[in-house]
Amino acid sequence: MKIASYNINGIKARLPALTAWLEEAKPDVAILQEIKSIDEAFPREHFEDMGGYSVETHGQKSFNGVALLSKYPLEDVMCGLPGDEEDEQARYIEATVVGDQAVRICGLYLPNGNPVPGGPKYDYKLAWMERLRTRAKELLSKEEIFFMAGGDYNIIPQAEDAARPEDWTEDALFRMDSRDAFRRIVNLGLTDAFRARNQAAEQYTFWDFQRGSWQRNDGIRIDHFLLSPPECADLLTDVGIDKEVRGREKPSDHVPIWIELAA
DNA sequence: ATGGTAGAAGGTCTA
Repeated sequence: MKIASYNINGIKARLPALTAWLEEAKPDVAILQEIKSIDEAFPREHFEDMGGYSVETHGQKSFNGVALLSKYPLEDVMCGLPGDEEDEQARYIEATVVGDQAVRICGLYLPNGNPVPGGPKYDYKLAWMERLRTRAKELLSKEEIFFMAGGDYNIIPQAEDAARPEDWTEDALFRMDSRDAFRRIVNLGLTDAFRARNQAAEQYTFWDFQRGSWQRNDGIRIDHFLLSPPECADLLTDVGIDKEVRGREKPSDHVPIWIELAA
């Protein structure tokens, strides 16, 4: 089962690029972030027709929004991250797909958190990460379920995950409180799928639209897959970053990442 | 220190 994640930064603007990539990469499941669309405006029929995908969205006007595309039926869909009834931002969607075995797919768009310090957005980011940790713990307690949490984490886990780490030390994506919160999630026993199988330098998933970041390869690795232990991690057979997508016509600032599971 | 770009909007807000 090939599972991909792609922050598309707007479904309307990205429809041609997203379609072209889906047709060549052929993921069984695609987790999308920043669809920037309400559910009613998402072109679900387009994906049903072009790829035989089932489509579930958790959208919002103008900002955020996540979606799941799957060649398998999407079962037991859950929209929204538990733990805060007041939270109206559309950043989380979960569903089960059954291939050779069942996998719980968690698609997430973790808050950016800037500006820091002292901003309410940063407090929201840290609180959201604690809610994610709680949810992951809950899924881990259901021992019969393998789960995979993928998406735009807005976290640079280590210095080697940035071309210029010194530029990010005070940023919400890299400051120590953020990385500690990410590590608390990983330390539940989850596996960073990409680093488990690829130790190469300069493996990035995001290049800012500004300052010629792509041309200078001034990137960061902030899109991740975390796999539950040991079952889901043991199923991992391959990983990748579709970097070349960033150099195409009308690209997103993120590129797709993917994993292969023997499931 | 500032502003640079992009998207959903059709004014700013978010990143």
